[in-house]
Amino acid sequence: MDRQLCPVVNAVKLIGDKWTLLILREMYLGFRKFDDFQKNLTISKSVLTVKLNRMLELGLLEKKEYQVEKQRSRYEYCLTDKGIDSSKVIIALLEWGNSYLVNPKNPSITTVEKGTFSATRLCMNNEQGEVVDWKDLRLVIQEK
Amino acid sequence: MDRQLCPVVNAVKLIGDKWTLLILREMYLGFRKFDDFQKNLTISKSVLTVKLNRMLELGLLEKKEYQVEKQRSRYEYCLTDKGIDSSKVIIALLEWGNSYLVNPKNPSITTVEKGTFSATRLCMNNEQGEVVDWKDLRLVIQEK
DNA sequence: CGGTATCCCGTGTGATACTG
DNA sequence: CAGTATCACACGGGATACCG
Repeated sequence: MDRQLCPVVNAVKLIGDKWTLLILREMYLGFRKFDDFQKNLTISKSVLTVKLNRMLELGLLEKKEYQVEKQRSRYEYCLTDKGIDSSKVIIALLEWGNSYLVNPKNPSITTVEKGTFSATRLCMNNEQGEVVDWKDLRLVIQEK
Repeated sequence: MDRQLCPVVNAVKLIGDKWTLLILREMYLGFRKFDDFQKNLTISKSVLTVKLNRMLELGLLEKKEYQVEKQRSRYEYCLTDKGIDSSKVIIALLEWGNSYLVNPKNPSITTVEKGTFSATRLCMNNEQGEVVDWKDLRLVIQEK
């Protein structure tokens, strides 16, 4: 078996780079337009184009036309379910970073539940819905 | 605010590269020696050295001496708490990959609870311990 | 506004050879 | 076995200029 072929590596190849993650983060924050991304992230336009097109190809995003009254039509980028589900990766990085990379210059980012603004955190749950400690996990590989 | 300074980006800079993630995965699987990593991952020795030293510096790993009877002493790499906690990142990538990047040639990897072998999955829990849907999450940035 | 095209440079990585 | 040293190369990404 080639141990480099695994879902972890494939996933990180697709969404594990700095710019893709930052664009996803901006989208969770509600931004949708090319210009927003460019201004917020100070990414060069050429790279942003490449990243967005790649994310469209991967099915993380969809491009939708919209029109503000009396203006020309524009496009916005919307998250697909595949894109929304990738939030678990961003949140895992976020929680680990918050725990171990505390830097007073960093903005602090937290996750909350939509309606209640109740703080949330990542957990591993077993089949009974009980929380499992990270130290009590095991990875299991099924060869094919 | 520089939006590129955030825990997500800092985290991905430290543990978001292919080799660091693969080494961490090998360690969760129980491997601890230089030679194991090199053979399992077919990584070049020079790169493996660089990666391991970097992970030692970051405090993800510790090097421990051990001795098998009548052999010379050796070193093995052990995960620290910081390293163990990074499993949430690997698991998030794993789950997302398992959901969206199905490839019959890939080995399938799952996570189970140590004692019971009960399957586990990542969830967001709120303060009441209830599971929150990924679509109902919001990121909140506190500027500083 | 939302891109595309071109150039240049730094970094990550593999291959190879050498060491205690 | 567990590295270190050197080289060569591909690729990501920034800067810049141009376009509909």
